[in-house]
Amino acid sequence: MGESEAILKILEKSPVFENCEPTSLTQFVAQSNIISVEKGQILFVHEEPAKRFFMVLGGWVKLFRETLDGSQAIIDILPAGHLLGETSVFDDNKYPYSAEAVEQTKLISIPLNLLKSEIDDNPKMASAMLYHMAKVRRQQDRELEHLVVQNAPQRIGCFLLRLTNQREEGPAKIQLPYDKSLVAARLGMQPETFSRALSKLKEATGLEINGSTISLNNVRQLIEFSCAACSSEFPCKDLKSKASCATQ
Amino acid sequence: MGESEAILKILEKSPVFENCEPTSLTQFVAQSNIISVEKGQILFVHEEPAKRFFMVLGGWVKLFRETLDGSQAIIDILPAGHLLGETSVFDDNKYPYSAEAVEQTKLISIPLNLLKSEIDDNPKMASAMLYHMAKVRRQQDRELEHLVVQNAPQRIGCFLLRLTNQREEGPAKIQLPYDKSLVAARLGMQPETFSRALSKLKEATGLEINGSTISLNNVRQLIEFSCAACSSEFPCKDLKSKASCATQ
DNA sequence: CGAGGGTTTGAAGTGCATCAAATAGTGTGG
DNA sequence: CCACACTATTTGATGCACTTCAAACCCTCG
Repeated sequence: MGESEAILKILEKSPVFENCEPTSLTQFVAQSNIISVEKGQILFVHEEPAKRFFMVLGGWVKLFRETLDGSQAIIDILPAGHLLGETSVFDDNKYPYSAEAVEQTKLISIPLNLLKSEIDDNPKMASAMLYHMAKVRRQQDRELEHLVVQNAPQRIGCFLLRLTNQREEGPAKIQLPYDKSLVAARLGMQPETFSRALSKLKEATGLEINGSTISLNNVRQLIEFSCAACSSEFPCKDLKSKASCATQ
Repeated sequence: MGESEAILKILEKSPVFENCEPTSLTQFVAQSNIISVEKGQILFVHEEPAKRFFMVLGGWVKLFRETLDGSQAIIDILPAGHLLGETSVFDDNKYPYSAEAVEQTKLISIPLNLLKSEIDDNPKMASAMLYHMAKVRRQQDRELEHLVVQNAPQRIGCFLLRLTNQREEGPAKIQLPYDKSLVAARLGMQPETFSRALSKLKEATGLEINGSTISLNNVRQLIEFSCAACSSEFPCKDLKSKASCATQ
């Protein structure tokens, strides 16, 4: 399969692009290309003029900001299927965060001006983008809330729950998607704190830890422990997509 | 002046509505009304089906969420000129937070379905809404960052700076817009912590406290103290509007 | 003047960060 | 297949920031 066909297939299935006119979609495909970035490579930097945006195909991309005094705040770590930099069109054409590949990662690179003109010309696309942005905002809201009201063990519990298939509450076995220290950073805590907090969670909810594999024996108990300090009941739909929405 | 004319004048000047077709604007005005809510009154509750959205005319409105275990996370406290509930159109027609009047407050109440149809029918309106949502998101981003990377005295300093006219760096005298304990909650800390942190800030930057009046003698020093732990340089444009964008 | 809020101050506790060191895991070249 | 080097993770000890609980203070307003 040629690269163009591959890109076409993926974009067609994406919520943001599915409302695109076929002719516009062809344009998107024509001006896009698949890129591969190595672990640790920077994709773009906060405030840099934005020319292109991206969709993750495989691997993981870390979104973050750096303060003047050098510390780093991680905004999110995106799996396959997620867009990054797409909101720059409305942000003065500057990237609102920096992005770095956490491991070898493949992405589709798409010109922003094309997105801009499609939004301007096609009301359906504008509408899709509005829903998309609202969704991103909801996730951001939840993220903020978690940081403020949940303590470290609760945040980990919440993270684990989001990694499960949230339909059923039976025992589940989970693989951490990336290094523990990266999970820690993602959850806004130090690796040492993560380690200790995970032990506490084990005490409190009876889960089992085996390297990067975690067995949830008592999901109900985990929910009670973690979701108490949250404004929404357990199957937190908005966040589910965060970890599981994949293109492939 | 009649109520309708008053509403018209205000909406015309608002960034979101200025692109409205005159005929649509007339519709908005016809179906809107000015309401007055008392201190402590709840305007709407998180997750409640959303029928109307609001623009603050005077007073203050607190946006917040409550966790299952009862604690409250304050999202923002809106002054005149700000919209609330307007994004519900894209949020499953549910309010994404609760809203309460902090004091006697006047608002314009506008039907959401009107907003929805105007966005669907008028590309300019859709575009205005996209920019609006991007702006809201940027502010939210900054809020998140502050909570994570700034300590209590720095957050207060940052809050004070946002209350000043950010053009000039000369000495400034500020009135806290509402009770200290509310400012504390707004900044995500306890009243006691606020009190102590403000004293520390006084030590560190030489400001003077007099009840709810605060004199900034050395703005430069305050900037250096507060903005070190932030990803953006001082005149933080996105946030300025937050405290000062008024309709009147 | 006295009641009741908001605010400050004190003392003690908690949670997380930091620094330091031990341990486990992983991949490499021999 | 083993030994080594290197990294990720855990564990321990200590410190700091913020919270909590309690009491005093202060201000305003009936």
